[in-house]
Amino acid sequence: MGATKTELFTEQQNELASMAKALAHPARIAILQYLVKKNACVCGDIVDELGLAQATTSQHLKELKNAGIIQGTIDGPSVCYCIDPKVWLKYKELFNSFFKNVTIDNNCC
Amino acid sequence: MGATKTELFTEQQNELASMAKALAHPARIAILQYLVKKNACVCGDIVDELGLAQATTSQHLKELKNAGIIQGTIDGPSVCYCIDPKVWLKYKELFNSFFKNVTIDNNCC
DNA sequence: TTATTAAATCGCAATATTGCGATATATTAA
DNA sequence: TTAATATATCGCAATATTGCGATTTAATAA
Repeated sequence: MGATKTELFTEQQNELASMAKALAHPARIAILQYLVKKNACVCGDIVDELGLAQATTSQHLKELKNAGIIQGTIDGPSVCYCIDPKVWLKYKELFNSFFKNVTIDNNCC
Repeated sequence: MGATKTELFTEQQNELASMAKALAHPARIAILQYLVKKNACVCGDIVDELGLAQATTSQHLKELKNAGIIQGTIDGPSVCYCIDPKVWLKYKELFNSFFKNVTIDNNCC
């Protein structure tokens, strides 16, 4: 007990949930918004930007990398992070189609 | 330590993260998809639908209710759940505007 | 009233997440 | 080589989530 029972759900449901999980922390939202705002690779000032400890920031960056939504490229002594536009688009489309089909005439109890 | 440092982030970032958290479990995705598919209030068969224990299902329903995205109305001995279309729309719009501004010509390192 | 049914809550155990200091790793500069 | 800089990883503590059996709560049925 304690671990999610992924075998009960469809692959699509698990994928959407895991994408949501990647976004489920304000630090990760902030990192993504920062990268989008810069619209370029960002080398090395994300720690200062966030206000969390370096180790914690690195942890969040790792989660975003695992989710595929950002890429980290080694550039000399530092690492450059940027949005992966292809994965970003996939997120966008999956969330979009998830939220699409609700009509407002939902006559509730 | 261990708790999210919400005070470091904007209200908008915390809100989006908390919305993502509500979606960050396949059981909750499954519940929402089920309610959307039925396009009506669903009284009492969500536990059978999911495959999780009654207590666990109730817990997930509670989280979705706390997030505001579903409503539960008492109907005799059972409870009827349905999407709150207004909150659903809000989710849709916030995620939409979050994912909007990424151009593909993101020339990465 | 008593039994039945449906859902919520309690209490617990297992696991996951968040955060950080300390340390390790890797690259550049001197 | 040695020092400096940037990032990753380790190890730990605190907190949160997931899941479930057992119990409680609330409404209907008999």
